[in-house]
Amino acid sequence: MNKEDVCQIKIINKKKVDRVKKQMINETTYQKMAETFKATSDKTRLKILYALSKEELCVCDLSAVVGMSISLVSHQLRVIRDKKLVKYRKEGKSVYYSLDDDHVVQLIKMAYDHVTE
Amino acid sequence: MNKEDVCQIKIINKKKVDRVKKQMINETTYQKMAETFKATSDKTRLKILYALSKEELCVCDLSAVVGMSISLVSHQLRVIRDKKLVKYRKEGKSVYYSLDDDHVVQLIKMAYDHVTE
DNA sequence: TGAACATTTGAATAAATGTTCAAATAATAT
DNA sequence: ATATTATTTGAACATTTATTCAAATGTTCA
Repeated sequence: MNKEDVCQIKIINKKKVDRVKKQMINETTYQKMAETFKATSDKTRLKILYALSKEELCVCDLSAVVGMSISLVSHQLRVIRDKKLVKYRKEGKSVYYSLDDDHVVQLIKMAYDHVTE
Repeated sequence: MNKEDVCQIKIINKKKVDRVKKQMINETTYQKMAETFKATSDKTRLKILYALSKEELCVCDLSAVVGMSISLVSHQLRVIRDKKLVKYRKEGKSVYYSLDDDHVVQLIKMAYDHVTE
């Protein structure tokens, strides 16, 4: 009985495994990438992001565009704000949100292409 | 009391709302896009996708590369397989997985850029 | 045929998530 | 100050999700 058996992992092509293993990046980077995708992986948030890709909007107008409650929109804005997908500015009583950078636009476009081809 | 009050949605800039609303795409497209992102929004699956972006791998070698049980890898492969992110071919007792198309590589690269800048 | 191996599947559980409602801030105007 | 409006926050709930373990397919080879 060897190590592989103990941890229940068997290897067919050790050379290949080592080669790919060497190219893997660090744990926290996967985690952060996963969190970025998580922020875009909900229908409500995607709608919000899509709307903001067209124009800067305040929370209540945004909620009118996507047809969902202000509370829900605000909650979801927080999620995408935390992941640096949107930025905001305050103007009087209103808060105006917009996409943070071009990455987000491209991400959305890529997913769109993937599902509509 | 008007319609806006009843459905609890208030509008500040009606023109803007209508303009953006007109540009929104259909419901099912958001849903599908969200599902694509969902498939990439987990650390385990991202690791799998990243490994496969380097080389085609069978399930047990893949599980060795990412350091997780074969059962878990198989469960997660199913998720990304259903979303057409990976394809596979059978060879003897083994099943070899690889990325389905270039979209996936680009998606991963984009998320990587977003978190490492 | 039966044994050994690679992968998939199903059930069970714990943890995470989306949504709603009500209450709390924050900013403006009367 | 008080009232009104815009947004955020917190608690509660139902639903979804990731992971584990054990069992079930398939496939090859003796």
